[in-house]
Amino acid sequence: MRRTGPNADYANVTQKRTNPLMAKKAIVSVKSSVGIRRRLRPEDRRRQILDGAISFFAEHGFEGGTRDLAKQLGVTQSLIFNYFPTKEELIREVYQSVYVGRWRSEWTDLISNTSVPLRARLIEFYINYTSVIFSSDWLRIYLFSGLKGLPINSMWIAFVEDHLIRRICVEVRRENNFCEGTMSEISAEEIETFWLFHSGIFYYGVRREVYRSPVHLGVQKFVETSVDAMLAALPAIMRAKVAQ
Amino acid sequence: MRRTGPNADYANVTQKRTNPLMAKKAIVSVKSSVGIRRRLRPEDRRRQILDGAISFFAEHGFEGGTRDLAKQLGVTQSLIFNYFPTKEELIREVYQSVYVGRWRSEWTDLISNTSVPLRARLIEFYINYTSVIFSSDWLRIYLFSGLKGLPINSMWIAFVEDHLIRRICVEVRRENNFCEGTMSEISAEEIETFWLFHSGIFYYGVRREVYRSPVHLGVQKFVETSVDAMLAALPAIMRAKVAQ
DNA sequence: CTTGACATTGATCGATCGAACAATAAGCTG
DNA sequence: CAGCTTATTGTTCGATCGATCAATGTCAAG
Repeated sequence: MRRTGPNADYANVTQKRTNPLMAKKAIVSVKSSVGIRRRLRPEDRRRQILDGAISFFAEHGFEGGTRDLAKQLGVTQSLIFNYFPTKEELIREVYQSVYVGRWRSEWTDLISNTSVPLRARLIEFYINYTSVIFSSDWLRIYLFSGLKGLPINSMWIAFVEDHLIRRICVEVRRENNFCEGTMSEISAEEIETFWLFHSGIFYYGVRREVYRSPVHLGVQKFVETSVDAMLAALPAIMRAKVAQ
Repeated sequence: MRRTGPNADYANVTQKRTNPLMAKKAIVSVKSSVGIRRRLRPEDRRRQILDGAISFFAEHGFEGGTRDLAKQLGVTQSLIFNYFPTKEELIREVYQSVYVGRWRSEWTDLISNTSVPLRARLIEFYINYTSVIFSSDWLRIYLFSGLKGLPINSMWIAFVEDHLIRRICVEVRRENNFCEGTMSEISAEEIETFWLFHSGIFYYGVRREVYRSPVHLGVQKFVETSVDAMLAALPAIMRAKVAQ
């Protein structure tokens, strides 16, 4: 029964070893084939467990057992509880690491950089943005946490609305020489129309990474087409709102 | 310790009753306050459990315990296994009931009904469509099942693409006197652009029903605005595709 | 090398899970 | 009312969950 994963022998040995010499030998052989196995520096071990937890919970959901997580990590289950007091606390750190840890603050500056044409700005932003969130880990943890009803998701939505949606609406207004109001004066129609596009881009990632459904365009082409569609639709909505 | 839910006393009594007369009385009193409690017709009981399971699993996810489900139903846990051989089978029937059970076959006819202007057709369709899927139950079960990786979700997406997206793309082509190809000849750009809108509408429901985030327009106004945005964007994408 | 600090393990706890089954009692029939 | 069918219950099982802790073994300092 050979295993390819690192330290897999560890997690699978449940019976008491009768021959300590053999056991030692087995451990050493695994150790030599994988590298450092035991007694990592606490900060390294903690990081390793956290990283492993992100991909594990992304795949199995937060109901996944700590024993299976430990098996995937190649350590014992009890070790996890040496670095995280409870499973709940480990999950909380997974959220922190995924949400706030992957947001790039330069994104908002990029959107308002008027020295670049709006279309190019939006394409560049969405190429960067999707390169972060279009991963199975990010999307699945986002969806799982949303279903758990944690406040972190509605906070994320409020954050996206304030730092992206309203900001881009202002830029579109400027581009079309529309009355350049402040962010707070943007109409509900504009915001919801931009949400329409932003959600559409998000869901392309869900179709591809979560549902593993075939998509019909690569990311680059898709983002370009989506930005073109948005830049064609938003002025029409703005004009209709004024005319009414 | 008074309880308001139907038959709640049942599920909470775990200790052996020492006085059968008192127990009888308690049951009777609950019975009279709620109505029929025991010995329903098998088909009725089965339907009751299935309906309860839909809302229960939608709220707690499919990892929710059968004991809690039984408590919500006001019956014992073992009764559930008299009507469904395993929990897995119950979940399978929940999918059936939610997905295929709520699709209206007349929707596809409605889309192709050329006697009504396209804008009005699309608005009417999406008002109907969203009145079904914009419920917490439907959306949450859809998201939960998608995260479980069941083939039913990618099947749903393929179904939507064939019965809605391609069909509407043909109608948009016809409306704009564009070369009226068959459904299979529609370009990748068109399909993904329409997915963009369709996903945006879907996600409005997710924001409202799942994340319970505030939305800025009511459904009617939102659907009208979204259809207008789509009808403004799609021809532009079609023209750009041809010009290139 | 020896030794001490501590990272890691193995065993175990109580609670809870899906599931099985004999005992109970509701409601129809005569 | 008595008798029969069977819907429903109460109890229990083995597996698995998060969590605890004394025992073990590693690695660096002296």
